[in-house]
Amino acid sequence: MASPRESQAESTECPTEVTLAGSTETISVKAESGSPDITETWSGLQVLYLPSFDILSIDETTWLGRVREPSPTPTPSPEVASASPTRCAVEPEQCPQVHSSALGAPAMPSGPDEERSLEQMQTLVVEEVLKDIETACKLLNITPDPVDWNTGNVQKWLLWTEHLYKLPSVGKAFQQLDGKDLCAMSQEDFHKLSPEYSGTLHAHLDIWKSAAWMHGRCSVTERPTAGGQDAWPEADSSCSGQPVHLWQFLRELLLKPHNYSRYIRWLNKDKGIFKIEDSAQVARLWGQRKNRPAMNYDKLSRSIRQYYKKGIIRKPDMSQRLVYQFVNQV
DNA sequence: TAAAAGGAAACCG
DNA sequence: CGGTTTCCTTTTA
Repeated sequence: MASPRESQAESTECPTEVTLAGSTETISVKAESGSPDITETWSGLQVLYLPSFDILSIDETTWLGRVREPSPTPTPSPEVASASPTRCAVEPEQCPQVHSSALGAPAMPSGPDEERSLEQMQTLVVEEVLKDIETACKLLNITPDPVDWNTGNVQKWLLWTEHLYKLPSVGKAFQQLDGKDLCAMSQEDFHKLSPEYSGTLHAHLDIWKSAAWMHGRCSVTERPTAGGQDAWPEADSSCSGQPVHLWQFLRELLLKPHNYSRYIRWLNKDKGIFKIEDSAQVARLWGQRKNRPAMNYDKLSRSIRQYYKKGIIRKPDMSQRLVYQFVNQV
């Protein structure tokens, strides 16, 4: 999890990071049940490093499902999202249930921030990734979670990966390995087995692992995948209609460093210590979520301080400005 | 000068 | 009623 790539994800300017490969080569895969073309998304993933699916939180995939445009191909230019005004009506911080204002008229032009559209784009891509993993699983008849794979499954997955990334056959080197072994491998381990393609393989596996981890984390009450459909249930943490608590909201932001590490991030995740890097922005997001346009850090911090008594959040031992700590481990 | 700390009261689902 | 939100004063770094 603490891969060196993480720093990359944190370096603020994301747009470059998400640049899709110019060549959108089409890999034709026979998907039995006439399922839609999944290929171009995968080609895009070659350059899209997702060390962990922190950028993915199910609530966003849910609302995204509604707002999505007909063309499934995620277009990487930041302008695209902001170019479509209809999208501005739905913000990630807002639950989809809020249809308060007339649907057609964008009553609240709260600023189609370009970060917002970036987020939307990211979640859009991620949604595709999840779908693609699901499709791949059906195609290959393997489970989404790499840990569960036997040696045969691993080989299938490798074949699939080679296919997607146009790699030569690398399966042999991994012949003895089952899913657990594979998941335990570091980047260096990959390098030993396949010096040339360790990066791609490891990254691709990372995506699957992250997706599986996410899946496990978000769907506590698992429906046993009846009928094979809904392999990725739209479990919903925050958009359940219940009032969101500030501490939950902060944790949500912290769980999506890909989107929000510029505003708030862990200093020590194990101890639950986090730092608000941009107090104004965090307050803005909170105000947005609670529909309190006048929210600011002064008020937000007052709310945080209310948690001191309740033992939800406290000031860390070495008190620093804008640094707080969740009392019970995350 | 921004942030921290809390009291007090209003607000709201 | 609980969980803030709003406003305010004082203290601290």
